[in-house]
Amino acid sequence: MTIDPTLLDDLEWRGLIAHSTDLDALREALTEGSVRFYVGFDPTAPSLHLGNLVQILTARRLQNAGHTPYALVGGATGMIGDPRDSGERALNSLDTVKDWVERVRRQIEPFLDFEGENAATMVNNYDWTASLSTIDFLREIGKHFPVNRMLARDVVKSRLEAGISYTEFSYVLLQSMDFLNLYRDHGVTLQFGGSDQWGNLTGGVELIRRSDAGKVHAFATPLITKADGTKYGKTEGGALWLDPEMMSPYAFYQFWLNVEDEKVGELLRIFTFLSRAEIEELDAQMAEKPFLRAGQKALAEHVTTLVHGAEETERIKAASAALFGGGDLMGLSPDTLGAALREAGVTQVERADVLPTVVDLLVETGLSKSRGDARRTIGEGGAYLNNVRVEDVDLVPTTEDLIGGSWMVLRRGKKNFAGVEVR
RNA sequence: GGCAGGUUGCCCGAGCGGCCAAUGGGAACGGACUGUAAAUCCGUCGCGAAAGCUUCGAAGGUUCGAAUCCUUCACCUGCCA
Repeated sequence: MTIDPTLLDDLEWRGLIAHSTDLDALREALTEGSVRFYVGFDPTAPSLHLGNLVQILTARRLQNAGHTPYALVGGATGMIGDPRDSGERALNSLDTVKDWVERVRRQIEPFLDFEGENAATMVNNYDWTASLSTIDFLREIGKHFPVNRMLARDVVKSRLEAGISYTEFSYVLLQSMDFLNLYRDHGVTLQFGGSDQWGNLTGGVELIRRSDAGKVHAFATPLITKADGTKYGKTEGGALWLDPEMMSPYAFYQFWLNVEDEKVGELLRIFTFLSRAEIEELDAQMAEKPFLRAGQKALAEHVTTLVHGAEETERIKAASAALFGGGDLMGLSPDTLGAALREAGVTQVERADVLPTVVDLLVETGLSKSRGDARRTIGEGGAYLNNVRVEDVDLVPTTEDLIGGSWMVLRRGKKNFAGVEVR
């Protein structure tokens, strides 16, 4: 396996290094040979999300450059809970955590290469944490953690007022111990994670130095935020999940396509494997003709392909073109339309003499959360049947409205589509 | 264990016996403008077509009437043991 010596420069150019231990030392290590590195994922939900994808892709970049990944799922740390500003987490049961560990593992695997000289390895910290005795833990790990230092960490400080359990307070010890174990047993000398993990990352670096006099490296990737600095999260309903069951690939694609201009360049660097030249070309196009949204299109296409595959992405692109094309929907063939709507989401309705009202259809398709909400939307002029604004709150579609004899396109607002199939 | 304070809608946070479905801010949603962008402006934001119904940690109670008063319970914070 050949080592790509430009890796670190590339990571820096992409803005992937928000914090790091001694960069020069890391650069040296990364050019000398294949570095064994690890990145951890806690099972806090049934699926990973946008933030985790940064880590997954960064791991892939390192592996592409010749380094050796250890992907860790937090079967143990997921039982404890990493402290966060919003307050104490509810503990999940062992069964739940085990289930989520499996799901998370399956989500990570396709992104790494498990063959070859620098093959990836999956590890679970439950394997070395569950059987550890309290006495060993306190003597061998705890002894290296000065409480005054732990209290000085930002997350902890911010929680002192509202309260933080000993459980979460101890989290950093477990993650640090992970690094120590991987260092000892597998020769892992680099850990990275999100910038919110910086305290945990340096915890491990320090533990290895104190207990084994070892010198290891760590860096943190930046937090992904919107242009105004707030979190991405709530787009139509919930976080940006990678699991197609939790967020449809269509919605996922739409998210990227709708990214603010100011963020496109940054996101292309972080979330795609496009080259520097290709990205700078897109930057130039964006600067010149922002309305063409070349950056958003490339971003949406590349990221969706990475996560959901090329075939699915093609279907989504075709669906988006059909739905947003602005053309007359009646002119589309039922096959094209049906395929497009299946990407956006379809609700089936029994064929009957009288079709359900638009209000009921809005609720059934999930575009509105209650009938009152649906009526309100229509009153606000935000509901469309086959791309024609619905003016009458009590409108009942007729067979005249069925495209190709069985389809209706329902829309809420500018970009929330749902299909209704009558059969 | 004692004392004090707290628990309000997605989040923060007013309200402290009737005018409260509950001020305000944020988020979210719809419209206008655009480029399926941002910013801005306007509107909406418990359920219900309405009458009305169900909400203010939980359960009881006082009252014509409670988010507001009383009792018990749960949880959180602080001070003292």
